[in-house]
Amino acid sequence: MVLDSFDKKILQLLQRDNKISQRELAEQVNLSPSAVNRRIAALEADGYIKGNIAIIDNKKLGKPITLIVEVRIKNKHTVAMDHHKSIFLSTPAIQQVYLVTGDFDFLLIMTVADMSEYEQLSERLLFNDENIHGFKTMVTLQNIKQSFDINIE
Amino acid sequence: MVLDSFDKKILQLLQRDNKISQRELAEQVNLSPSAVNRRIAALEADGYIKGNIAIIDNKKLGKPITLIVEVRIKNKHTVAMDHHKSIFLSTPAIQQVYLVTGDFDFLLIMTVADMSEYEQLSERLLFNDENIHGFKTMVTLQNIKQSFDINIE
DNA sequence: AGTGAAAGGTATTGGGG
DNA sequence: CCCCAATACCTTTCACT
Repeated sequence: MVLDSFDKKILQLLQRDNKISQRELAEQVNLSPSAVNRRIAALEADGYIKGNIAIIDNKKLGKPITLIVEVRIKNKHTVAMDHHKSIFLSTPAIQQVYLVTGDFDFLLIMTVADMSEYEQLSERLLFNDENIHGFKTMVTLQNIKQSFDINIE
Repeated sequence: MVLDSFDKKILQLLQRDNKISQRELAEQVNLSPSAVNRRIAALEADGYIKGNIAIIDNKKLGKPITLIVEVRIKNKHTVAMDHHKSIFLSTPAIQQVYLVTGDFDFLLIMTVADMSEYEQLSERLLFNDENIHGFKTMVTLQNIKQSFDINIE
């Protein structure tokens, strides 16, 4: 499947607002609603659209603090790394996990209610893990931009 | 406005999948569809729901590389910082911008097609800015988890 | 592949408790 | 603030170009 300019325009609009009706979408891309409907179905079937979500205000939901954690690992063999990944994946406070090259191995972005929640989490996830060589935590003062928008040409 | 357990359950479900119908939502929280409808409208009006978006596959859209950039700023006065923020905000390749405490000032997460795109961007955004003291770039090997899910108790 | 119309399903609104 | 019912709107399908 290769995307034409209609598909790209549709994706561009949906990644900004997926509540837009197919009828309005059709107007904006100059197609009929049924054509838009079929294209969206195809884009979802082929995995171009990975999910449809509501973005919730973390401050209003009692999780005002965003933390960035750089984690260094001792033994980087596959089994060990998979172990760390699955723990990070299953921890609800952790929103994002990146495996990176450079001075550290994992970058975590997490959201907590207060620093005591973070202390408990870091104790359980980081201090008490033999294979974690060290970690550095930074508190964010401001979440200036938070999106997964892709620049679709 | 204070959230009760119905609102929290609704938000919890919508942040996982906002395409779920209000009818199904109503079943899962044990309310009528109209009650769910009114609650969602109120949650949006009060800013608990900040947006509704489709998540697009960055690899399939020709942006397979995610980069993490730590930026250090020389002069951190308000005017200068606002300048940096607005530039980062208006750069489509930059998905996320955090203002942080610690060894550096901004953390950027960006998505590009290839390293030459990054070189062009870093030249324009980082090298050619007198007020940027330095920056460190890390390439992600794997985006293990990417969400904005909040742990709603 | 696209269109347009028909059918089916959801969202939304208003009356009543 | 809830439910139920009616209406309006949207999505989805189908026949045809």
